[in-house]
Amino acid sequence: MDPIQKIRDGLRNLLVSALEKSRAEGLITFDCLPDFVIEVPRDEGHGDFSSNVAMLMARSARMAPRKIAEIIVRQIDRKLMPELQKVEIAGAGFINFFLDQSWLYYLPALVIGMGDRYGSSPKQNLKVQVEFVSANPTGNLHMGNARGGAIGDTLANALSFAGYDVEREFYINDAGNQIEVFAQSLEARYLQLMGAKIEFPDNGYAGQDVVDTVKNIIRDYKDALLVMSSEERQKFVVNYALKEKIEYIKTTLSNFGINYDVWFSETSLHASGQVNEVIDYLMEKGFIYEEDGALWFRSTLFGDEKDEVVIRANGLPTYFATDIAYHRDKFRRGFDRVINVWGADHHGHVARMKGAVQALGYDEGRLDILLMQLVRLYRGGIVVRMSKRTGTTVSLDELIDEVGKDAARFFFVMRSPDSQMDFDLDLAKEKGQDNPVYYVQYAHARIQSIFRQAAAAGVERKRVEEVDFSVLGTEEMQLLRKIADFPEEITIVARTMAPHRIARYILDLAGLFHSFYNHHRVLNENQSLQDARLLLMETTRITIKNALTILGVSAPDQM
RNA sequence: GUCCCUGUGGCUCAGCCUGGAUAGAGCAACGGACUUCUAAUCCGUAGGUCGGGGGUUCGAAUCCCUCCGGGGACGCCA
Repeated sequence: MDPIQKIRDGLRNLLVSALEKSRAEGLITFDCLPDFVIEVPRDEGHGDFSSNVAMLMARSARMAPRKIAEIIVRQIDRKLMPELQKVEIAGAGFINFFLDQSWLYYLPALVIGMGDRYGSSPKQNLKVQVEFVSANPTGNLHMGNARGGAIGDTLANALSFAGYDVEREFYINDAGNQIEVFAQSLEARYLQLMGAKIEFPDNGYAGQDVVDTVKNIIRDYKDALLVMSSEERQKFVVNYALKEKIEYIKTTLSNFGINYDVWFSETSLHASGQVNEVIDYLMEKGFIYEEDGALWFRSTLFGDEKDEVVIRANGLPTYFATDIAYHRDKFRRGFDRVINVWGADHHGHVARMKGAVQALGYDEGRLDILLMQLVRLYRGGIVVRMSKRTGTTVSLDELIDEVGKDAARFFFVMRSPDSQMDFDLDLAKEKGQDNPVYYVQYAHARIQSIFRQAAAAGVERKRVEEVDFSVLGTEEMQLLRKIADFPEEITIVARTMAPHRIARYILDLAGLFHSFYNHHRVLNENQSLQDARLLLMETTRITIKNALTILGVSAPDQM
């Protein structure tokens, strides 16, 4: 139930039937209707809704836009929409619709009736998978993972609200080159800590977290690894470390409000033979050729700049080969839509991944890759380079400790994924009023406070049917109008993969609330006004809470 | 060199996909509002050649071309 969509549909009907009537009466000629819009004008003086249909028809109808608008307006059947108060022609030929404010009176009943489902759309029987974070299990979660987590989880929540069946997935990169290096690093640290004088690998993981893991191994197993062969020892330490790291990732992301449905292991693709199988398949189809001892995928067939190696000359598959098998597996699991949230540093991988999906016979339109620009971390006004090797960066668990889950999630999702983000640690640590999350949460807390006051005074909220909303004034109606936008906002977020819009939306809504709050009292002498405002407050509270829930931010009862 | 993201008041950004009417927020600045449901709030003032140029259009921050600045990717790494 989308209030805005309902009105748009109604107005569209009105215009279309007016146009067809005009044509039937020979007032205007056209072959087909233009792709016109019914938009919400920026300026209130231009009505509640506005259409550009007359301007778009001007050319084909060989008539001045205003003239067309006049014809249309004359033919509009007002009976089709009782809440329509006035229709005006303005500017170059806009048709502006003014509605009686009563069209919003049903909203409190709708919102309160739906409760924590307000904003959601009916189930549409479409399965979507969102894969996000998928951090390498070789180190701590960094700010890039954090941003990806906030964006991916918010998007998943929004998709779920928009009527999709959503599955959240974490792809565990527990195979491949970096795991080899990880194993070597762990082994070297173990031997060093046990007193051996050996070199640490040049490109190894030099971070403190590797040392910490090895200390845990020593705590648990003492010198038992010294007698093993190097191969055995590496296998042992890497298994230990992966288990520990994955546990750490699960715990930290859970503390960040993210819980996955599926943890998918890369190793399982190798173990089940799916990687080799999919390469064989593509070879049969002619998408793979051999050169310089390696096997190449013809990604240039699909618009990529160059072909890509899938099996190296040493016989080992590349990450890309595994990813092809992985994506085939995703589609085989029956998802109608597959969304990957990737850092911008992976953008070179997009074209060939989509190409591979096509080569496998799937519509590449079913694979959406949301690229988010990277996060730059600042401390004391200086950029902190994020390197897994040096371990000098701030990890997600540290961030949650310092600024809290709510602020961190809001902050990360507030900006468009397309925009590069500077995360100023010093600023984020300030739990002051600069942080917009408090602004929104405060609105929720204030409303709950009103309800506490009301309860203390023995005031009860009336049932919606008993309340007359015509006592509400301009500011109250603006609040209701904003609340009416919520369902549409969610569907836009789901369609355009733009989770930051929810943060924007809720800041706007909170702003309207605070403004109202400072100008009017909910609890007052005027009984009917108080009744209406109490329900308006509950309507507002539900919407704020639902939006915060999608963002993964708590809605406190008091602050 | 090729590709991706980006350039909007002093600062941080939204709007661009799907063109629409005098371009919006927040922060910072300045001036106001608490004996009243939480001042983590509100109200007001000031501040903009939407990076430059060209094009399409009745109409361009939005679409196209081009140039310039910032970030990123271009490996038989992931």
